[in-house]
Amino acid sequence: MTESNVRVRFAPSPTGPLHIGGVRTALYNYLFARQNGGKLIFRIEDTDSTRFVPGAEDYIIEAFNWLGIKFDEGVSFGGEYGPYRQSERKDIYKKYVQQLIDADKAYIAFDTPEELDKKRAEIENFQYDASTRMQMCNSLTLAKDEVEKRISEGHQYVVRFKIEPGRDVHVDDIIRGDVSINTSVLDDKVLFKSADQLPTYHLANIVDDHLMKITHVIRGEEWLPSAPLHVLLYEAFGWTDTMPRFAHLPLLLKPVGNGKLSKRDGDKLGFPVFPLEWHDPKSGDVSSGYREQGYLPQAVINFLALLGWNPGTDQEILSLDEMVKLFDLSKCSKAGARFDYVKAAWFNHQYLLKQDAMDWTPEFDKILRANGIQSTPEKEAQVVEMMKMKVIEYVDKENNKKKRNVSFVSDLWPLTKFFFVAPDVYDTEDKFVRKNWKKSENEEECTSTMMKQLLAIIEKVDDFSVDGLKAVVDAWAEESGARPWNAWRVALVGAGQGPDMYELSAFLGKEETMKRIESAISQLG
RNA sequence: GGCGCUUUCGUCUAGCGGCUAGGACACAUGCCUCUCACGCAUGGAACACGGGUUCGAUUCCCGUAGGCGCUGCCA
Repeated sequence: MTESNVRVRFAPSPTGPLHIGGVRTALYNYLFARQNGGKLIFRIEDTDSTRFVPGAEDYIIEAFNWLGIKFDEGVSFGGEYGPYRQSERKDIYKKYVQQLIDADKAYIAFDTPEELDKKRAEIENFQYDASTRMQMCNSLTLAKDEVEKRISEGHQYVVRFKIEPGRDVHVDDIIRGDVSINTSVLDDKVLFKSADQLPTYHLANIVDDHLMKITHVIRGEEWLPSAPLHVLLYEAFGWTDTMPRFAHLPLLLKPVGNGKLSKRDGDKLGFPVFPLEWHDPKSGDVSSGYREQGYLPQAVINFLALLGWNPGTDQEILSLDEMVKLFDLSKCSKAGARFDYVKAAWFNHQYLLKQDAMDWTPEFDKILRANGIQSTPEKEAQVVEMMKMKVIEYVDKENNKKKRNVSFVSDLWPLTKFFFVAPDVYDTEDKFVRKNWKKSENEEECTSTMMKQLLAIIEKVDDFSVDGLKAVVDAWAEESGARPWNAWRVALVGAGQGPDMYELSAFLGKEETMKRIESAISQLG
């Protein structure tokens, strides 16, 4: 790929963990940069000192590291256009704000937040704009020396953008086409805040994108309404010839109900909305993460990529390299996409199928330990290891061609626990148990009668191997017409799942097999 | 309320004037089978509504309705 001048950025605010919607925005930026041989820049927009959350920045970096999204420049990655943290660029913004004031494109306003609140309460739909600014307390209405006096006396002030009304501003959006808005509905946006002496998003964003030579701004749809304002700012600075192109991505919506995806939805429906687990430093709350839930990063990426974009073919499983080749901003959908976490699990299943089940053993070890399965003096490591191999063999029959219904490695435990532990109780509510373990007035028809016979036969088997068992039991079944397998399964597994009964019995051994059958007879009658 | 964006199966979407409106998830059924799962096969399921433009609209335009977003000295 040849070098190009394409430069895009992902610029989160360190106000908490990275939202999954932000991950998708970053992904699209990444795909676009890679495809065009350009650069992806990581900028931290920490201009709201009141919402700063310690640890958020590191979290975001770690999340992208896990996901495999690599940045070329930015906070912690270096580069020639730094600093990439906005709180470290205060002097730069001050200079550019002054430039706007000098050019009469912006003005100083002394109205306090309290005064503005009062105004908004008094007047319905009050807006600080061309229609009201001459009634307010600012450098447009005050004498020049009065303004200087107030500043020298330390009065707090903001800088507002002076928007001239009655003009249609056009934004040529790559995804949405021409979007236009009349400047009369815009207000004189605050560009520089008095409280923390920092610029607002709008100003910092335009100045940084310009200085960092950003060519394409790919961001969420929530920014579309302020895009015309940004165009106006580029004009005010005289930077229209290098203004980046815009692409506003559709938002991620709640799986059910109305509104955009929020942290609450994840809590309620049981799926993560953050890439990594997050421990809130203030509240102490823990939010689950895709990584900790057992998702593979490629699965998360693949799922997210297709939420709002698709290659125009039926292909759904795409590697990052394939996505880079096929990605196309103009093929992004325009409407918001509901977040279908069921399909996210399916993607994980697909990626799990691609893996060698042996790769799961570290994760599986953790699960086993959590369930009390570990090597002890009585149960040697070898034995545990053998059991694990049996599970892998069972789950991964025929080398990746047939895998059990495993969406997450953690699914292995409920799917295979019978290899390790006997059913603690037999669930008579279970459909399979009810169907295959019959009770009757007539003792002949009772399942327990048949199982007692099976028990007697098993006890006499000397060669307790699959073949040895099969020979004896098949012969008995043939002769008596008994069909013991399902009830046998009830006894050993406690449910309608698991491998062939001869295989399972041989694996468990004569003693354990008999113990479980006896236990079933006594419990189920 | 104002402004902007948006609207194809339950969900994600293909479609860029003429198609039996395609795929995937989910769901259902069947095959396989000592069970479950995998796999395979099959099935149900959509162009929000009303006007135009056109020989012809899912596709283009305008309304209406619904959805989403913005409307902070937040980003």
